Amino acid sequence: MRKKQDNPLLTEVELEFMTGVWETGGGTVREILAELNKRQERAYTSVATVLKIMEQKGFLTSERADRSLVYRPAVPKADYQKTTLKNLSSKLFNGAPAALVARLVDDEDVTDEMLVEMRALLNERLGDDER
Amino acid sequence: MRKKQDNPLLTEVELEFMTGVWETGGGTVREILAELNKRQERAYTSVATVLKIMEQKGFLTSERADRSLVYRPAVPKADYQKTTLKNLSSKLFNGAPAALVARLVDDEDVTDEMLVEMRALLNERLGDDER
DNA sequence: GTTTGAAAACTATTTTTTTAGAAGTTCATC
DNA sequence: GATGAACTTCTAAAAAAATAGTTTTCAAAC
Repeated sequence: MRKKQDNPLLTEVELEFMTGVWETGGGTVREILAELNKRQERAYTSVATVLKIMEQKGFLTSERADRSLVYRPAVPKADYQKTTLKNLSSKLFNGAPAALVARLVDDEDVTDEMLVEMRALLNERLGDDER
Repeated sequence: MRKKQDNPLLTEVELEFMTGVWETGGGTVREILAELNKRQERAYTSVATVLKIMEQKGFLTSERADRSLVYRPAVPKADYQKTTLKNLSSKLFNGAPAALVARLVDDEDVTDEMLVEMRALLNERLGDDER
């Protein structure tokens, strides 16, 4: 009987942290702190606490180097993006990803260029043969 | 100087409530309670409290009918979907909605049929002329 | 071998979200 | 005008998330 990993989502703050870690590839608490404080001031221990929690949740791994812990992403950004889209799709779009695209399409802030780009992506996977 | 509505997002539970309200079009606390309890048991006053909060946040309107309050959506589902996608896009996709579609495209659970549907939506807005 | 400094681990506080009991209101009915 | 059922409003407590102070650890510097 497989346990299925019960994909938890990141909280607001955790996501901000994770974004920093994905961007930089990770580092020591102090390094990550420095990165995060560009956006918002936070105490060293706050960051350390959250990172530890994220490790427990399985989003990060840590490894000792010298006296410090070095944290690295345990989950690729692409995977988490997928998880999030699945969740959003099921919670707000009746489980229909196409409905989600429909909403993007009628957002006036989304430019034609972006739409063309999206179409290219779709065609790529579908194969252009049926045009 | 425009105040800009500071579009707040719904919390987990609020979204569940809102989903019920969108589906049914709204109703009295007791009616909404009945709808929600199909999924999870909750006390009458819990539901009443959350609905009140959601009204304060501007997601619902209320109106007295007989002795009861009748709650109705103040925000169309489509609008909220858009808000959420914008948020997600900025927080997790570097503000590029196309990146979001890219992720949908390489999700093996998304069928070709769905992709074709998405493409149709794009073409519709873009106009098929350039094929 | 004692002091010192940087870090982790532990513990605690504050804030936000979720849940719900208790008190007050309204209105039909006796 | 008292009673009671069906509400809303008020108040608060429990749970979760976010922040940070205090203590401990450990190596290096004196």
